[in-house]
Amino acid sequence: MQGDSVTGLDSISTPLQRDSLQQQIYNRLFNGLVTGAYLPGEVISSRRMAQQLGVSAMPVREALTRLTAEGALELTSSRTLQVRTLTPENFDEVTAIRIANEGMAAERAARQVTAGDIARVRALHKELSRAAEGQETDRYLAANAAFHGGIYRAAHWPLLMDIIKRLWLAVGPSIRVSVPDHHHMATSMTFHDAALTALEARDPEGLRTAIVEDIRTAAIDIRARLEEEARPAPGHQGG
Amino acid sequence: MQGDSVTGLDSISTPLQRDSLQQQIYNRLFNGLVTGAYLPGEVISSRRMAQQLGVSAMPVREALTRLTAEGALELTSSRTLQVRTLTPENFDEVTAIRIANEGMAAERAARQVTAGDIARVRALHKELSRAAEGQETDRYLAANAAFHGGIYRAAHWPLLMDIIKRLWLAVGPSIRVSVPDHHHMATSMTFHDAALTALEARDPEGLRTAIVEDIRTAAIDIRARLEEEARPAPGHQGG
DNA sequence: CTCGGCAAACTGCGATCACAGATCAACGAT
DNA sequence: ATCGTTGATCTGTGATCGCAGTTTGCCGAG
Repeated sequence: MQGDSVTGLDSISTPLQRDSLQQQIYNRLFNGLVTGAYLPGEVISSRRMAQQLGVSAMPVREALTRLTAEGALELTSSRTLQVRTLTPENFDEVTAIRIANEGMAAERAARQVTAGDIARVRALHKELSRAAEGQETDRYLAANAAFHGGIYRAAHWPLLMDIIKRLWLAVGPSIRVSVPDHHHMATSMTFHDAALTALEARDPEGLRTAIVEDIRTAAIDIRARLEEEARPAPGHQGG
Repeated sequence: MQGDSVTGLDSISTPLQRDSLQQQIYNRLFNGLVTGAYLPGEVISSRRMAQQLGVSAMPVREALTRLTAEGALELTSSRTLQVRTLTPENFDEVTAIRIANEGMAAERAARQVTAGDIARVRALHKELSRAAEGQETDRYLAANAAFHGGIYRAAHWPLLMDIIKRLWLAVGPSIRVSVPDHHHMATSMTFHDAALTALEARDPEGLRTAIVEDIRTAAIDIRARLEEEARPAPGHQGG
């Protein structure tokens, strides 16, 4: 993956240009998946999406193939593509890997961060604060991803950044299901404040701790919601 | 990625069946890249490969697109695809990420390992020992990947396994360049022996240490070779 | 009304064709 | 003999078509 703007909200409706079509479509889907625009179990049709975007099926399916290979989507027995649903066990795995890798990225970011990086992260933190205050869920999720991404970007390790994106791809849809309430946002902002402070102070251990605890505490809520979802029926559906 | 046999040497010349063509071709290329069948800078032509495999260009290019997105291949300015060349800095990054993730996998493997896993790893260790004794480079590289993969597989964490494969994809070609000599194989086998012992004893810290030290010491040689390669000329070329 | 069965409409996947851009080899001018 | 230029042939990328398998919905029989 090489998409520049992690949830930079270019997914609103830019007319598609620059990169290869396949890459642009991948980026759109990526942003949508990370910010929770697609829900677990949601069916994705390549032809429909192609028609909707005004392109042929070719670049769309290449993007979908990549996402399927990355585990974000899965192929059902009926040959239809859908957003992958995480089991609580899957979620535990992703969380553990996130803690290791995002913790590593945070620690290195505190050591490698430039003045420009700090300014950028500060702006992202402001946006995140406002979204939390207004309790705007969609805006919050996008800002949250951008804030975390802004920090990891300061580590200047592109491969690690890619791996972290891969992890977000896995948990994104599930996060949206357990819609962050006011309480969740408030406690999370505590860690975000601590993270910004640690980054400004170039404190590796402090930043790592803030990030890790943010992931860990958020995971508790999400995991609980995942278990609720898994209990009633394997295939849920509203009618 | 979902290829079952990590360097199970199905790349010899099986007639291509079962999975989708795209997936099979991806697996072949993956195995080739990890075991060093392709060298850094080597040009890959999708049409040529398609003709060579007796399929159309379509599935080949989807596999190549995925590998490009994963950073194993790169697109040059002349629109040609080649195996990515790692700079020493790139290599340091991959090594650090490998230590974190493979260390984590090793630790968990020691806790989750079953009797069947141990038997499997023991067989892989035997194969690796023989390759090292005979100083058969190709066989050694394949067996080395299989041995490590066998251990991580015992962790029973598929996502982590995928991430580790992604990391191997990055370093595979570079490893082949710094051809393992007798000394390298000998020292590495020390850690491999320790790893097998720790796995059998279900010793998490011992296994983690053995794996991490194996990666670390091997990285020293490779990194030195990478710097030699990088010194003479930015773009090397044989006559 | 309920139920069985067939056809139309979906699905992913592969093959083929078309196009813009870049390399390279052969040719002509000096 | 050497240099500049042009056309054939590569490259990746997108569009279009076709195939096999699955779901779905209409339509008639009971």
